[in-house]
Amino acid sequence: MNIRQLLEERVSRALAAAGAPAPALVQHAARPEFGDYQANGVMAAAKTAKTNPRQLAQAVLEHLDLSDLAERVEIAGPGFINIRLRDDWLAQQLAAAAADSKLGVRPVAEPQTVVVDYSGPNLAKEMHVGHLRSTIIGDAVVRVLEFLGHKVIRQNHVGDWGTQFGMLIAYMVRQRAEGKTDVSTQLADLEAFYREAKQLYDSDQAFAAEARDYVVRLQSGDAECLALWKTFIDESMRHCEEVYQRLNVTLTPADVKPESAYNDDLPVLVAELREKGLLTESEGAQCVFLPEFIGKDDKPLPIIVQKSDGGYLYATTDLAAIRHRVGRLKADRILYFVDARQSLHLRQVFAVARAAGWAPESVSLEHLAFGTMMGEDGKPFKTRTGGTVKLIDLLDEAEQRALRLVSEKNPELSEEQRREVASAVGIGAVKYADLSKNRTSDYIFNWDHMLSFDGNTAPYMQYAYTRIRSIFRRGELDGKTDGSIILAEPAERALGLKLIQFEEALLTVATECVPHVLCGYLYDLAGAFMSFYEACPVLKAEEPARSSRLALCGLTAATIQTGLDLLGIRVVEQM
RNA sequence: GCCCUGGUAGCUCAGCGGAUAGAGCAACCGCCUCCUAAGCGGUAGGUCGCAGGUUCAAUUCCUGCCCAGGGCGCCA
Repeated sequence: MNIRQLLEERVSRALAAAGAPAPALVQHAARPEFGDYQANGVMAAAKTAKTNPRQLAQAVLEHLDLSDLAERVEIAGPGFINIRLRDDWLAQQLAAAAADSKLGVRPVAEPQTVVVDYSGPNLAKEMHVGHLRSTIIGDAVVRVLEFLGHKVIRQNHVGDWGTQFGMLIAYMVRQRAEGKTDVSTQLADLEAFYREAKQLYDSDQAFAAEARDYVVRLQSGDAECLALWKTFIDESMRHCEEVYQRLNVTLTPADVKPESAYNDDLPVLVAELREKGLLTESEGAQCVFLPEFIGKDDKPLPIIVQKSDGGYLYATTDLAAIRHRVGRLKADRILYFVDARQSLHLRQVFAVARAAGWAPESVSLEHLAFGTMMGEDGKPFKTRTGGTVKLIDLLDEAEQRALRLVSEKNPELSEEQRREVASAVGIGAVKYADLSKNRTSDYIFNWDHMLSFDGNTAPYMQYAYTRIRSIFRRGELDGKTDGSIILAEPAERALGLKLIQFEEALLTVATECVPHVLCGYLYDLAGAFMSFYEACPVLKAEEPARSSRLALCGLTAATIQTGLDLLGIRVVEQM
């Protein structure tokens, strides 16, 4: 049920009937005394129609019959229309939601095929905190889109190709020459492996030459070299899988579409650009010049698709990916959860894809950018030793802190239960810290903020859930309720209204790719429940309030669980 | 130089054309013989970077400026 949309349609129709067709601009009421929803469109419509806004509002009311669902519709201030819903109507909607496996959320009328490009780690290194946002935010949006009935195709565009792999293979060969043949052991700490290889590359001329030789052999398809490369990639992918599982992210090996998968497309793609007359040679490189991109000194800015030495670049691969996603995967919409620093690059890639006809205007190309991870000093983030914080270390730390906390708060729980809580709470806190922010600007890495368990954090919602489960456990009830819902107390009504607004929040998340809106919704919902919990006894209440409250509890638990699941955050029965 | 972002309470952040700008943390005051106090209720805290403009209405849109971060030809 989407009340906002329903009211938007009804009020808009009334505006048209009153002779001033305009959007109703229905939104949640700014203050409780204004009701539940307010329509702001009358003032603007009156302006256009050159009439008095309050008079127009009056005319709108004459064409607006909301008596089936609203108990009060009134004009306020300069021309607002305030709407208060009927308690019995709300209760009906809640009962319907409680009986529905999707909690009353209807599938979208026009499902789309949405390709979502997210996570995309570079396999030359280990996943670090900088990969967190893309992975988590992308995954949350993916889950919401699927929940609403869209067809989602995940694309993990991992970096598995490029010059650095020559260096890594060369180093692997050296290690083997020294008798270290167990790949898993060698690559247990990928970050260290990369660092050592790089150090050798920078200091040892002979090694650097070997590395360059391996790049050439790799690109020419040398079988032995490819086998070594594959060994490395497989091991590195295993590291990623481990992180994905720990993070409770839905990406699987089947979603991996690495850069190297497009290798054969690259010459074809360049040839197509040439045929379409888009290619220009500049200083030996194959470039596309588009009028909207101007560089320094007003000179046209090239998008280089092939280097003067014949090599291809990541722009070329990204173009091949668009071509594949539109042509083969039939995408209606392609979402990129990629660092803001790549904003110009993606704008260029999108523009070339449009110009070449690979992405028609009907396909939406969206860069959902986010900022760079910074240190406390506001400079790009590094640990004391100058390295990056590995994602796996962050998750370990989170679980350790959560374990300490749960052991202190609830020592009665078994060791196994406490570990389970620590995992759900620790990982949930890390994810929520990122998901709850809409920042496109840079953000500062801070252990304490990221691992905070107080206030507007995942544990708050998880705790609300356990309180509800505890009620059902105490009452020896299975969580299923059938009683009708009665909204008598203000806290019951506030909770009920919030519950019925789940679909509104999900639609915003899906259209704008903003999981923080779902976080905000769940926080409000959990807050409404906490107030209800304090104000309204459940098990000790007289019938029919008892059954009604149990039903509200049941729907709240289901909504929190579903909402958190859409964010990739788990719930626990006790904490 | 040009182009992106961002600047809201001491700190971290919501709100982005509408009625008295909201949370969390930190501070202060209350609330556990009562379904888990990882909680609830309350107090205090703001020239929404600055200056113009558009509008019935601007934190929200436009212009200029200041500050911070990022990007701008063969790395990804």
